[in-house]
Amino acid sequence: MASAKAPPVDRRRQILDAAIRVFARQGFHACRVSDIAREAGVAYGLVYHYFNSKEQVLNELFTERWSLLLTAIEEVDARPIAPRLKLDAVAGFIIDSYRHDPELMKVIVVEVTRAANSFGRTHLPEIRQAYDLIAKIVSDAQASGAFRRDVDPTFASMWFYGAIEQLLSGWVFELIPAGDGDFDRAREMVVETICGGLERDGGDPAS
Amino acid sequence: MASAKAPPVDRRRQILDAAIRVFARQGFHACRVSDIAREAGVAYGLVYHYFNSKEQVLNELFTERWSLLLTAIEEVDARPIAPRLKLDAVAGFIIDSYRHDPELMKVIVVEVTRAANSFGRTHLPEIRQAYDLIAKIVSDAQASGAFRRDVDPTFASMWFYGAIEQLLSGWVFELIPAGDGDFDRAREMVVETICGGLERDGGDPAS
Amino acid sequence: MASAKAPPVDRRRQILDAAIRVFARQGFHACRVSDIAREAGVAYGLVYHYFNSKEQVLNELFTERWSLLLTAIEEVDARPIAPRLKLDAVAGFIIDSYRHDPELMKVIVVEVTRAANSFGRTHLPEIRQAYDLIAKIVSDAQASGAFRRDVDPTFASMWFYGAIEQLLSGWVFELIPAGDGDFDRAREMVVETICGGLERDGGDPAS
Amino acid sequence: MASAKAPPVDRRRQILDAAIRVFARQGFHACRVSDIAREAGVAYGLVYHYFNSKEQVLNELFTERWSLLLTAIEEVDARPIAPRLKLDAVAGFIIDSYRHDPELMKVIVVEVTRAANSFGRTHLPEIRQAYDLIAKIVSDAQASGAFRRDVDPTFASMWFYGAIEQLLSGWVFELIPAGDGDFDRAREMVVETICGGLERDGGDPAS
DNA sequence: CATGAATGAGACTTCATTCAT
DNA sequence: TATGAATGAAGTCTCATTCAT
Repeated sequence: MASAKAPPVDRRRQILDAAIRVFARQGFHACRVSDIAREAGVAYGLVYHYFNSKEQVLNELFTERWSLLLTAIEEVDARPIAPRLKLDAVAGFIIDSYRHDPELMKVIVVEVTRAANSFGRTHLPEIRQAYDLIAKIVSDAQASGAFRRDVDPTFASMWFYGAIEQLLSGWVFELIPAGDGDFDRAREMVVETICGGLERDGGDPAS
Repeated sequence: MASAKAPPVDRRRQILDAAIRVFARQGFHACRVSDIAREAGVAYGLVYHYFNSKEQVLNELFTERWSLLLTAIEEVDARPIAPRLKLDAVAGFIIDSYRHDPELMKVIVVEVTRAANSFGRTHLPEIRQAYDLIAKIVSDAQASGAFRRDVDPTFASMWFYGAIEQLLSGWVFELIPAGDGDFDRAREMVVETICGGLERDGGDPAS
Repeated sequence: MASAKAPPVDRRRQILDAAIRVFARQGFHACRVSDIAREAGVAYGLVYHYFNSKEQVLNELFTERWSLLLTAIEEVDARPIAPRLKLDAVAGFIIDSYRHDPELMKVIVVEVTRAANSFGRTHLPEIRQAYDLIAKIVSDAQASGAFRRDVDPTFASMWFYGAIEQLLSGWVFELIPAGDGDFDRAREMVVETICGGLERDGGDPAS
Repeated sequence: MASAKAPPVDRRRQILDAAIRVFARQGFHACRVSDIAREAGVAYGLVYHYFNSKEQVLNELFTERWSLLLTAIEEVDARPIAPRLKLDAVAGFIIDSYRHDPELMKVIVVEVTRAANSFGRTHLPEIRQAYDLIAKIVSDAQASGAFRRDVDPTFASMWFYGAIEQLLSGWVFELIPAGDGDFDRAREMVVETICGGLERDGGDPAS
């Protein structure tokens, strides 16, 4: 008889997923490792079997997701499309990330990218990479004449990213609606807002 | 009898100012009450004579500063000037706040407005007020025909504020230059970026 | 009415004394900080108010006592007496230390001087000093002709000290009697044993 | 069918030998069972297949070696030789044990015979046996007139053993040289030192 | 025999807060 | 006001031991 061995449970994944929920709910500092273990339904010590510290769990979550973002931006930039569409795709990726996994994105934004005194400092290089990739899109657009040249690409990238992150913040804080259509509408509006000003002339925003 | 009393030191102020430095340097969570006391040059227990908790010290700092911001925005909005100039004044106030007291602003941004899991939650009403005031500027501008109507004022206010806050973040993280001229240039650029797109048509951005 | 303020209790001393008892009873590794606190009748955290770690408590105890030993040996060596009498005085000091405070000496011997993998390593320099001082007594005695020259002073100092420490071990392990007269008798015998062989010739041991 | 079975590895021995190295290097308390397993190149749980606990591994090592010592002393005592030569043989056995397997002897001395609060207590009976056997040699020598009678044999045995153990300590702590000739020289000197005093009269130590 | 994932009690240490003076 | 010793709850991390495969 072929023993129907159940597919081995990926405990590590189980713990990471539980950590997302717990970090999102209580915040990194306010939660205890035991909360993660309980949420994951595993023994306390198992968290330390797979991770060196509570901190490393967060690092793992961040890196895992952030590298997807970096890859996505690079991939978008490689497409032969208009700069505005590139920014639209980037905004879309971030917003979709939030739409599909709001808890993870909340954790990343709240505990890492905006935490200048803790993990933000730690992951600064990776965070900066994202800004740089966006700045490159802007910079190339300026070179091609699509975007005005009197705005520094580095600054522009921060505003673009900052505007989107503030959007996520708004959803996290429940300051703005998060209905079905709101995500796409928000994406369109933020790109329109930023690009309307970044593009060489007003063009026809209504197009 | 005239006692040669030294001018009374404002211990409370002394502690608040020390807390700004310590919070900025180490972060709220990573610092101990004893750090604040040492930085202020006062005894451990005195912090508890003036404040109920470490948390209250931060609350005090936030409220103190944030009410200035709210007042400033209201005052700006009352001026009979173009919407773009209003936003420029608001951006100017925030950026000047950072320029004059970067440590305090760092604390407020990092520990409160961007901390969705701790103090951000606590001060949400006051934070929201700022967004609302900015949204009102946008909304009025749409009504007067100065700004386009296809962008939601609430969303727009978040992008505007988010872009500025990301600017502060950039300074905090030392991602963008913080030289003498950089503050004014940044203000001009961010307003231009946002408004160029928010204004009804492209107009003449170079004007 | 003159307030009869009770003499302030030296909490630090209180904790150190309690640690001696607890370390002696359970051993350094087997005891918990809470055991020390309970034994001292103070709150858990107070131990950490006065010491940085459990380890530091032991270090303190060792150093406090060992420096007395070093001073004593130096003082003895300075006396204008026969080498054998010097060794007798050194043995006497160590044995008296045990007689007066067996628990502390047990801790020092068991947890430090004989613990090659932990505190012994840490305090090696101080421990070595004692050996060196004893070796100097032997060496001087060889130079003066009182002791035979075919035994290395460094080795001899280790045997002398080792013999005494084994004596303490015997008492700690309750392998040898620890009655009133036993301490002095042991001192006499150990010195006689070592010196009978160290002295140039047999002389008259009974003298 | 002759299976080409590789010579069966003695896993148990493999683990014991690994434990010697690990205990010697890190100390019993500071090492983990996993350290032993890794050093032995076996799986974690296998240690528990062969031993009930980490403690039992040490017990095994001690008993294995200590019984050799006891046998050796008994065998030496049975020889029809002078008392001094018996002690010389005993010292030689211990020192040779160290010379041939310094790590094992370090473990035994540091973790057992000198550890009054843990394994020393446990193995006291066996340890005592060694002292008793040595004491018997002394005692017999006193009866035969070879050794002076004014030193208690029990005490004398402790000094003799203590001196030798301190010698091992000196090597472990690297306080005394451990070159090729040092072992034999040390043996000669320690016996000379002790016996010169233990023998009835000064005799001719140079003989 | 052999593996190493899983368990969970327990230890150290931190630090906000209280309180007697 | 001002001090800083005293308190003790809480949290992270370790690691011996078990057990299913």
